[in-house]
Amino acid sequence: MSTQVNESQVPTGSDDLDTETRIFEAALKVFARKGKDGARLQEIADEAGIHRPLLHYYFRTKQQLYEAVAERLFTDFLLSFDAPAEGGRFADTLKAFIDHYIDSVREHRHAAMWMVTENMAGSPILGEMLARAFATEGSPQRAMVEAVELAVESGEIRPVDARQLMLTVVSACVFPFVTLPTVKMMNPLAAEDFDAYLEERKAHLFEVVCHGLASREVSDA
Amino acid sequence: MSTQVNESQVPTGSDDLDTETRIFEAALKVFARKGKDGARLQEIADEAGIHRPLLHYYFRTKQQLYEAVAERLFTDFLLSFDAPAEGGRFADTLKAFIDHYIDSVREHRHAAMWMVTENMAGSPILGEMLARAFATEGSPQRAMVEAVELAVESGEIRPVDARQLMLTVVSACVFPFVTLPTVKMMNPLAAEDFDAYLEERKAHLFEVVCHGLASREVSDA
DNA sequence: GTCTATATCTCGATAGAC
DNA sequence: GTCTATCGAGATATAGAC
Repeated sequence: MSTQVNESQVPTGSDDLDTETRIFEAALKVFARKGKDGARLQEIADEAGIHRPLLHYYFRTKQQLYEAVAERLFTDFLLSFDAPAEGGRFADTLKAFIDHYIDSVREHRHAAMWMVTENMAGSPILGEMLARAFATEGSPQRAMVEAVELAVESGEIRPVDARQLMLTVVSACVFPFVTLPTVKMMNPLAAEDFDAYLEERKAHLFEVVCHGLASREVSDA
Repeated sequence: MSTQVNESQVPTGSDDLDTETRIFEAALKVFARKGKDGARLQEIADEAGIHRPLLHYYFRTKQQLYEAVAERLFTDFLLSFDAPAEGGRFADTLKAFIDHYIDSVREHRHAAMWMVTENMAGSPILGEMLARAFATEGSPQRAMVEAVELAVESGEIRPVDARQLMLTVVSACVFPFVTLPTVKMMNPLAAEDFDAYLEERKAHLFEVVCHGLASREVSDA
């Protein structure tokens, strides 16, 4: 039973953690990669390095394990949008968002994979979670959408649909993680040093998007 | 048995087609959404409107059905990159690529979903297909990557990493399809008229990327 | 070619020894 | 808390009537 404890939230290799946490972390990965139906308890057990019946000792059923995992993954997804507030130029806000978002997805890549998996599977649980989050806090992108609209109104950037822009930026940040093997095959740097590749990507994305938004030639960060 | 026939390639509702084709089209959707492990033959049979044993009559095993489907999906994925050649300005080439790519993914959305699903699942079959395609024809993005590099060398656009740019554009084109429910929840237009939303998206993406690339203020298309 | 019935196997879940 | 053994459900696959 018990709904995960979550003390030392350092993302260790998930070794030398207590059994429940190791199961939870393993389930995170497998459910994100394969979806609820595609995931096999055996694969989760192997990933956690334990025997299958222990899953039931700690979480009773696959359903309950999944729900615990889904809750955490959805929370991580929402948190990714909470970029540090920037009061300055829009370019600074944008740079901060891109940097923070890519770092956040790197840290919680399974949350991003899970979102995509569940969207493609047409999962009802995701629909409910989204509806609930919208009802209580509004769109997760709210803050950035408003920042974009303000910058448009003030003439700081060219007229642009804020939601389209957000989808473009989020897409460009998340996609490398959900197509990792292909990206590594197409880009040598991604294969050999993925962290370096991500830093390059941050810079590239900011350059392309920012200069695409600037009213005239701008000085960049 | 038999490896699909593929005569009238008009994407009808897949009704009034011969049984084998209906099974194949149904398998396309389900395997793309759920992956090989997550897919249930019953779901494929329901989607095709036939009884389950017929799947085995035409394709013997789940494995063989999957392989036939995967081959077609991978081909569709490769074809998406074959944009009509444009000899003119780079902006025209880019606009043609974006328009063609979004249309192509709309037409073959299951190929895009399948690519993402298999990447996340770490599928070996995808790895082999990619390696084979690379060995024989080089990167599918080759043509566009070269076009970008040429435009950079000639000074027509600002210096930019061609592969990073391609990933950014492809991400922005594909992502709406693999996160459809969420996108529809976040953007009213996407929910009410997705085709109109895609047209808006084509224009938006071209605007952002093109002006981000232009050496100086450019006249747009 | 398509259906019904059934065999086989995989997966999720439980019982009980340690 | 962890392991071995096993049951029952659900999924794949086959046999045989029509």
